[in-house]
Amino acid sequence: MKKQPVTIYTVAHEANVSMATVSRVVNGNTNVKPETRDKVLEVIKRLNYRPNAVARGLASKKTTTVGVVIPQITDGYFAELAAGIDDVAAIYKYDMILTSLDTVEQQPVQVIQSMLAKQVDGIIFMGHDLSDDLKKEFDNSAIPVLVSGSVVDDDSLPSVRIDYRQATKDSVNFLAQHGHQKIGLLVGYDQTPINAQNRIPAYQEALEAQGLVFDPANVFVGHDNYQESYQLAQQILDQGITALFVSDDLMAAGVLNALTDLGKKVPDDFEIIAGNGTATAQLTRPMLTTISQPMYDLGAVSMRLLTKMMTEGAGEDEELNVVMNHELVERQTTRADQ
Amino acid sequence: MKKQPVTIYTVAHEANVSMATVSRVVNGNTNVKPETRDKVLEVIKRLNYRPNAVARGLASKKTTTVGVVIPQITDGYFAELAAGIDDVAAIYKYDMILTSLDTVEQQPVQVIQSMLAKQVDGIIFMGHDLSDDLKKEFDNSAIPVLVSGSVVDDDSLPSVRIDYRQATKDSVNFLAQHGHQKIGLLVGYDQTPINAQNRIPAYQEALEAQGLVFDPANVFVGHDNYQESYQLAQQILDQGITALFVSDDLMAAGVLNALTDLGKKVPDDFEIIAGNGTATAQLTRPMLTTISQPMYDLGAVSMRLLTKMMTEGAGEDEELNVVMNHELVERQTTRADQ
DNA sequence: GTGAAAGCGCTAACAT
DNA sequence: ATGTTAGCGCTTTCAC
Repeated sequence: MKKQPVTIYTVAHEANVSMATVSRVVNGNTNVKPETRDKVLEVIKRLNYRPNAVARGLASKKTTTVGVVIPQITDGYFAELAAGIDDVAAIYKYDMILTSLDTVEQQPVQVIQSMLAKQVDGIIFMGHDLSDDLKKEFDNSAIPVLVSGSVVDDDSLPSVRIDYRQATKDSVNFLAQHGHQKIGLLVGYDQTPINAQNRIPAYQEALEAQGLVFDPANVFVGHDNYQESYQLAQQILDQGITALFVSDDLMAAGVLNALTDLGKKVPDDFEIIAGNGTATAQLTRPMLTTISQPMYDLGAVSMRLLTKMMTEGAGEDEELNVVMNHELVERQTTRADQ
Repeated sequence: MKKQPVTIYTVAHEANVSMATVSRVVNGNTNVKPETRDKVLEVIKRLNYRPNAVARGLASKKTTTVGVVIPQITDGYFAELAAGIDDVAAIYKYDMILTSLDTVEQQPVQVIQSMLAKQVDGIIFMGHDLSDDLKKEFDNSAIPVLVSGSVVDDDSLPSVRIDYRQATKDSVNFLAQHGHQKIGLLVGYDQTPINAQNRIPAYQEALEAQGLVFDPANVFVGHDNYQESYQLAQQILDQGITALFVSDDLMAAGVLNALTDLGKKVPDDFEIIAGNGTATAQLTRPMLTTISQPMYDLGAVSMRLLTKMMTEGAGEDEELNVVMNHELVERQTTRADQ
């Protein structure tokens, strides 16, 4: 079925109206006589006309497409966020160009430049690190950008997230209450703002508030990797640590399984709290006690906010930082009694 | 920093050449005198010119964007496929519009129509079901479409996948070898082609080849859902089943954990083989024995093949069905000895 | 309420 | 090797 494309002109011609009128009915403009509208609609249906979004984008300077940057598409935490974004995007008729940061071939800057070249109407950045190059790209672009599910260095960018400092403190306090003297911290990377400026300082503060000593040697880095975290378990044990807060569920599963394989009893010998509350937390045995984040909602709210910024051109300078609630969900890697 | 956009015309003017020449250097056309090229390049850099991909798309009728349809973005199996797709797409400078099928708001047909409206150059469909409406959309479109990580009803669409029938037989045979009389099957949905026409018939054939009886009551449906599969465990037990092949790792984890919670010993009392081999398989205790699929590669090959179809306009009628190898990886939900 | 016409920023013949 | 000139399919004033 070879088809020479049916354009707005074809429809206009067939319906004996002008392109402008067709455009009006397609875009729901009210200034069209009902009879005319019906006639046009009929022709559109008969010819199976579909507006070309590219042409529309060029003419209107809006693409109804948003760029979504994700650290890793297979990461359960960000996948949940993306699900929220995708759902809300669908509601508002936006499509999303999704790109992962961990591709071999592309630098983050290229990823963004490509999105910008495609004239996306906005960008949701899920990522832990914002290089100066990237920041410059964002600044130079006229479109809204927001950070979702993380925090980046400066607060120039609006964000939707939980309070990572408080979540860390809640966890450490909970563990300290159980009498642990050496409480460890396992994060993905220790230089990213979410950790360097939030979780690690909060960990230290909480420790000290509890009268415990902060020792940098008790902070471990697992690169958000299951295997690596699994390997780390022995070291953590060697350090004399008996309780651990882990920023990510997958890493937590790694040390939990390693501990079990090493003959340790969790939570009797060792307690663990994981920081995300993804589906993974319920897969392990024992199930992971977690700080549970409203991941889907974080994504949904992000996209909702972005649509607002895109349509109302809001936000240039008004600081938009939505901080959602987290909660500590006790499962089986912490002791029930105090 | 308000900016009136710098276009190809701005550059041409500033460099004292024509738009055509600028276009040539931007597109790497060799027919440009080196000095001219350098001059243009200098201006491009100085003005920070970035080609507008939308305008380019309209003029060239190529968007270097592909549509990727995924059943659920949080599904580990498809996420792995998507990772492969994304990586290869980056290599070939394609962006991907990713849409999940499980959004509340959108019908599959709308998802596709939106992609088509955006003039994607090709579509990778990861999904188990192809309605007639969808098929019609694909047929009417001039772009290549391929199915990845699944099979759909008719074979009109090229696909990249493993041999699901053989994988099922391998699993059933393995289990039968261990002397089980009642081997069950747990799939996501029993009406999708991948199950209705592949796994279920293969299950039956393998059973009968082993002299065992096929009983439809031993085929369970878990909707690719962990909780639902967890609940199903008791029923499966009640059926007198002692070994199970599960199409998806997450569902397998569900029955495995339920069985453990019910006091059953896996693999001593019950054996399980899961069908995907995602990261989840190694998270559970005991770890899941799986049919392992080269998920990343399936995605990568899909995208590679699609680029070929997009550039060479290949594939209209030549049947392209890439079938990759799977293997049975023994972990801990099956017995080591025979 | 409807039409005419001028772009949107670029590519792609076709000239030269 | 470079410039000219049409479009690509649509939106959007501005008239009528």
